[in-house]
Amino acid sequence: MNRYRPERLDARVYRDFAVKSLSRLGPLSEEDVTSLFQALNVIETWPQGQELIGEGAAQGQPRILLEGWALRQRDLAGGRRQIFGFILPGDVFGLSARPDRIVMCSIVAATAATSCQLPFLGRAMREETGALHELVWHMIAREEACLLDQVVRLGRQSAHERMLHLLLELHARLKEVGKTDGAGFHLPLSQEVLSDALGLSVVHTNRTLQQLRREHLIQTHGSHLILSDPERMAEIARYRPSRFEPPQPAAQASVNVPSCSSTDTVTSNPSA
Amino acid sequence: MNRYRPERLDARVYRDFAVKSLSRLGPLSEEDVTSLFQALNVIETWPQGQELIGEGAAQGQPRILLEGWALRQRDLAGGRRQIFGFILPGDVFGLSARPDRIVMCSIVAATAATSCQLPFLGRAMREETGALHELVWHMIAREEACLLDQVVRLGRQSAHERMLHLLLELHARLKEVGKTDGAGFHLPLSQEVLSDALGLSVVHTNRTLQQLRREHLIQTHGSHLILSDPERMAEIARYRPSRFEPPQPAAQASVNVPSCSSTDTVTSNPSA
DNA sequence: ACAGCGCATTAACATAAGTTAGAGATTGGG
DNA sequence: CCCAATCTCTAACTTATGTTAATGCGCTGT
Repeated sequence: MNRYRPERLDARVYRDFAVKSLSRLGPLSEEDVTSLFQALNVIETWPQGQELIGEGAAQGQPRILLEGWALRQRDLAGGRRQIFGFILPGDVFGLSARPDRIVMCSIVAATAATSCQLPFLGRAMREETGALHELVWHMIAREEACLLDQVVRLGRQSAHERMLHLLLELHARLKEVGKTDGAGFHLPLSQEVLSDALGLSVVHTNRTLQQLRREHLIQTHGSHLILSDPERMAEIARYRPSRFEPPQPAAQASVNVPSCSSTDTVTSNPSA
Repeated sequence: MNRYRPERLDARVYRDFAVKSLSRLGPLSEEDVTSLFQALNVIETWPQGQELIGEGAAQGQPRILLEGWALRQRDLAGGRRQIFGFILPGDVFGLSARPDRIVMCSIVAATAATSCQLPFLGRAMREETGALHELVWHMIAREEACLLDQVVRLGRQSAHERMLHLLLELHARLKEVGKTDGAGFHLPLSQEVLSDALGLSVVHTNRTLQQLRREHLIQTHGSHLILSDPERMAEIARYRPSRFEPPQPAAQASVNVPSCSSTDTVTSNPSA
């Protein structure tokens, strides 16, 4: 696969991208944008393979990825590793809910990458402005949504389904930040990386990709990938278009009412 | 397995338990305890199998589990399901980081269960008192830690290792809230539930348990389980005693320094 | 005591996925 | 431009795990 070579863009373009990708989920005020621009002048670049944040390290500044891809991962005994998820341009990373601020998995550059720091000081984040705060929360929620999907893939799907499901997720997420080309996108990952994300051996990942090509579900040209039949893919992999885009009106789902007592007594319920 | 039959305890005992389990990770002030006690008079009971919170439902009040076990899970097509994790007595559940407050997996009572509501109104939580706020955060971080471990189990461990790893996790977590009996504990889960958590078939879960018994790693008497050789188990499953207990001093790990520029220029880094 | 049910257990068999090994491709550096 | 490194791809074989189906055990309610 091709190295992903970041173009030499003007810092202003990066800041515009940061604002645009943060505001895709909700409106930012003039003030928010100003405050963002103030912080966004520290731009960091990372070579492929570099560890941006080490597992067990105390969290520094939260960041937003501007260019390239990164991995949330953990190295395991015996040279193995598990990839938890992918950080794509526009994604926020480096936040930890722990009181000691220690991050629970390392962040590694899957390609050469560019990031910049966000104007939040770790946990002090919660004292920040409303809109920005909300958006960062939203990003965190997405990350958790992806992690849940990852568990489903690994726990209850075949190699075939896992691959399709992941490719659909990546396409949907890239599309949001304008990094797709119709049904195609640049997938800068080696089969080894895919394997470590999908819990498969490299050989089987290769077999799986071959089969998907034979079935005319995908095409690859170098590291450019095209989803030839997204509908069928989604059906096979039971892919539910991420419960985020487009901002749906809050689903009016049922809430179960337990038996309660507000008088310090315990009551029982009829069986479900 | 036996139904877990909650004893008829006085509500005061429940409140004490709630305070005790919330304070296990950090001190609570007199005020905090008072504020907790005010909220803790609404006690809910749920029969086994009942859905406490449905996936896609808007989040209500966050809760703390007082008795019994619950599951974070998702139902899939074809009668399958994936269990994301277990909610044990003393655990907090029902929080959502999403702006629409929709929860991303359903919470189901694995046994008859008792819970009560916490004195936080969803996201308004962040305006709450310091100590309580911190503790709830801590709980959320643990949940994420467990989810990451779950991904590693499913992605990179054999059935054998997965089972050991999960049993060790459950023992460690139960121990924290005084629900263990030395190396033993009450495991109120059918093999089907274990299967859906570990991503295995019921038959293979059974085979795996048989083998662990034959290897003298565990003993079972009904639904009581004893870890006969926790050290060997931990070695085999590569179990890292959860990065939470006991509250370690923040690890002084290395933080990578990227190449930066604060002058609106982009710089590059030497290769890693 | 008995019937019925859910759950644990086994066996026999099918198959998806892992392992090892090696031969082509690409890519990037000197 | 060529060499070295890294990927991709195949093949042959092993193994872990899934599937189906049947038996048995231990509750629970009548």
